[in-house]
Amino acid sequence: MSEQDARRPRKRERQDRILSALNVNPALRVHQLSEDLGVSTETIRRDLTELHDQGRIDRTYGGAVYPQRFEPALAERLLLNVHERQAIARRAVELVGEADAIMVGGGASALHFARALRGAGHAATVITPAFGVAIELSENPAMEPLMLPGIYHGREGLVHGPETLAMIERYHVQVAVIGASALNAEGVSEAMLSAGAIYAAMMACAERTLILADHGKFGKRALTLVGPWRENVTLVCDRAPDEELAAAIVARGAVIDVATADIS
Amino acid sequence: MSEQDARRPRKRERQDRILSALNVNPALRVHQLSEDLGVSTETIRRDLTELHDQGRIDRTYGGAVYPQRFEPALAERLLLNVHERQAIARRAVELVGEADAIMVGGGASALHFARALRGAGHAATVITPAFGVAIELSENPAMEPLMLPGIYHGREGLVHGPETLAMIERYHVQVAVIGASALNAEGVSEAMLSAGAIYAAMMACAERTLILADHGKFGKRALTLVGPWRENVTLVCDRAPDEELAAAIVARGAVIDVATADIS
DNA sequence: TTATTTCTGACCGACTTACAACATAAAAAT
DNA sequence: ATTTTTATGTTGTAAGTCGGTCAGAAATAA
Repeated sequence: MSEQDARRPRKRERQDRILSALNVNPALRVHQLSEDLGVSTETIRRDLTELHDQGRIDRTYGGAVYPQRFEPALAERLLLNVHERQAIARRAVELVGEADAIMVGGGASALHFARALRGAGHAATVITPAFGVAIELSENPAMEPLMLPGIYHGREGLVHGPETLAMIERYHVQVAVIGASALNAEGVSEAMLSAGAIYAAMMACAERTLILADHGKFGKRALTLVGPWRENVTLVCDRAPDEELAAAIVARGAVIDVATADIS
Repeated sequence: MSEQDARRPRKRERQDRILSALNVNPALRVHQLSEDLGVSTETIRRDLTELHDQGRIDRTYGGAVYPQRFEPALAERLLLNVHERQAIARRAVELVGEADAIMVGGGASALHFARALRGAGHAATVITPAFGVAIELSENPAMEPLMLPGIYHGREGLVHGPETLAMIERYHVQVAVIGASALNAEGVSEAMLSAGAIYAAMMACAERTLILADHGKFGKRALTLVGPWRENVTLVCDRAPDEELAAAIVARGAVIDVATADIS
């Protein structure tokens, strides 16, 4: 196919220009393209069909959009329990308060937190291994997003590995904000080994830690233990855990904070 | 407005769900949303109009798309001189050859290079300060994209600052690939101060350096000098510079490599 | 050159969306 | 409880889009 394209310079260039234009305008319409490129709408339509079959664009009713290049696994998780997670994120921003040095982990809950923090206003340096967190926060000029180094893991949208851990140890922050993939009486655990190591390192160099978790995570245990319940750890959740679990958490000095959805 | 939203929980939740859904499907249609959310198409239409006025979505003919969240300045430059830059990028991949430790800078040319390298196939570790480069390369499982640390600069899509420089110095690579914003008889220069420092550090720890530049960069001088022409530096360009400039470059031991557009 | 393949433009009917006006329903304010 | 404001649904019309078919144009192959 690529050899065919090369032999049909007009068509190839037109399709290249369509793709390029999508880098500027995320959404284009057939009619507008037809005018800009000086060909009929039918030709544009056929171009879009081809590009769509090649997976290079996504179609909309009247045009085309740039395709989803972004951490699809994470994106899917982002729409689970949106309401609960937003409420948790808002509450976590309140709990962070005036802290101006924060570490934020990866995952869907942390990304929701970053979005809430972006709107919060007060200046802060935020250290994170997650691209999405850094991108969100960079849109607020008051925020200074400090990316950690490491091997980039496309599916999760974060960096990991020994470089990441080594860098974390060099810092000291007031708060670490971490999304849990599971938690039980023992403590918080994480499914991805290298991410678990990162979160453990974060907890070790933060004065206090906020664990973000919706009630779906209660009573579960994942691959690697991030850290046990202890003082200066606050579980921010959308619903109180059952009494047994709550007792175990509080007994070790941690605090449980239930976010209510309908404030503000 | 936010206080109004809070008092109208149905509306607010619906609009939140629209935004969330856009994180998964980059494009949504009015009709589909109306079914999923159980309201009329007109209500969806009005929601979309509001969200659009708030700048939180972009509209298409039959629906909405996630707004451009991505380095708009960079995205615009990406569509300048596409053909030339792709040719340069392809040639640069050839010149990199079997190197398995590479540093890649930021900017549009470097991103084109990353796209070309992604398809090249052979395994390599790629050290970069640019999110876009890491994302592209992470789609090829053979590649190991190592992100540098630093403050994330949203407009340019890269990290910078002292952490970045300190990390670069710890490495030694076979090739550094850098997109120039200007070059003259003196050497390569860069408009963004902190990026210039990063590129200089990269050159210092690489056995050889490829400078990617289309002919629009010739004979210009930008804010900060990245490095002078010297041995083990290759200028990869789409067109040979004029004789005076070419002579100055070669006299200092650098090599000029002109990429031809119409191979493959 | 001629034959063949591919691309492009024009037209049409069927379908989808947009927009405005009005009526109803729900919530907030008094 | 009432009034007022805001939100939502319905309808009808105008406008836009889709997909097919066909014929002419352009590029490729022979």
